Amino acid sequence: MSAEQIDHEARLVEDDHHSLKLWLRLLTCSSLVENNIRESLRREFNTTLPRFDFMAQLQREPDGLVMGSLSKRMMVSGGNVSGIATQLVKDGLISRDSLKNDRRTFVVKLTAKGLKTFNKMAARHEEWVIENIGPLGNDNIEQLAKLLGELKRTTLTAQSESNK
Amino acid sequence: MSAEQIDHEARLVEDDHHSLKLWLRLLTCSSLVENNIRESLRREFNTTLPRFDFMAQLQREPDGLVMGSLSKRMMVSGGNVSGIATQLVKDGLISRDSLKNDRRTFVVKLTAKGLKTFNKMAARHEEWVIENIGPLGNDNIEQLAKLLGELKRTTLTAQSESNK
DNA sequence: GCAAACTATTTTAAACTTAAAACATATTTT
DNA sequence: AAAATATGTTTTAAGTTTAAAATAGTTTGC
Repeated sequence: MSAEQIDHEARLVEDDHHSLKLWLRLLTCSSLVENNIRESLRREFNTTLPRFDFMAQLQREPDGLVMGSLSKRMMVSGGNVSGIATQLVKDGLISRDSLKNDRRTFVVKLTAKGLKTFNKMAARHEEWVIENIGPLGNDNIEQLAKLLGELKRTTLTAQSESNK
Repeated sequence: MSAEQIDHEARLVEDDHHSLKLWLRLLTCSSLVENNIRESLRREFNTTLPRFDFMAQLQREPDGLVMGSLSKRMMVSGGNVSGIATQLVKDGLISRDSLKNDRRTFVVKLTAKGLKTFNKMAARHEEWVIENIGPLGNDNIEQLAKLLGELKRTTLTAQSESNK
């Protein structure tokens, strides 16, 4: 049992399709990096990836975002975003205010404390990512980013076709 | 001397940025496909991706696997695997027996019913994957698989370095 | 032999996630 | 203007996931 494979690709058999192989490898790579980052966030900042993600979205939008946009950007359910928001408000890291014109919608925004906290985490986060991905080399990174850009585009297209 | 110094530093920062960008794109792509597959599994077979994953690992190993191996292969916690196993046993899709020589360890194995069920799901699964990834084109798929193979290798190396 | 250390797994408690229902507010229709 | 419909968000209930503690069994060092 010594040379045992330890990831999603382990299930491959010889006649598997190239698409399937790519999908399993994609899943392996993102799981590897994601598990690393998740563990580091917990260890150093006692927080979680979803919470970090949430704050990262807001950091790019100084005017804040409405809950629906956040849900779409993070590709998770509205209820999920709602729950994370409640925690972050309790910790004083974000504000959540209803709009004047439409009292159904809420805008969430980083507080000063939230921004300060996020900046500290983001600096470490980038270091972790570079540890994981940097060794691949710049040429490979550029090429991978380009190809994944294509994949994203075609997947989104396929998705909207099937929802017609 | 100053110009050269600044150049190197600027280059470094730029490279770092690329790592981060690639990571976010990787996460986007796998989330897109993963959400599609997850939703399809629920809709057509009323099951989940982890349960499918679990059975997929067993399908390749007619002699079964011990819980620890499964946890490593699926890159999830042991407790998680344990919970999934309990469900699958209840549904009669796998067996779970303790070993003669070491009564701590359990071997899980697909039952006949489990294998039959899995084969049906796997066929559809491959169709969904091809819908999502196939449109990228064979050349791109090959190239992506190769680059992700590199990424996997370097990430695993970085990981084992940091665990020394 | 036997206690200490180790290993494999399960259980537990807390956090996360989702779909669906509920709620609150806006907009459109009649 | 009332009713119907649509929209944005939260709540709920059920299931998933994790780290850590607990349990059970095995191996090691004296």
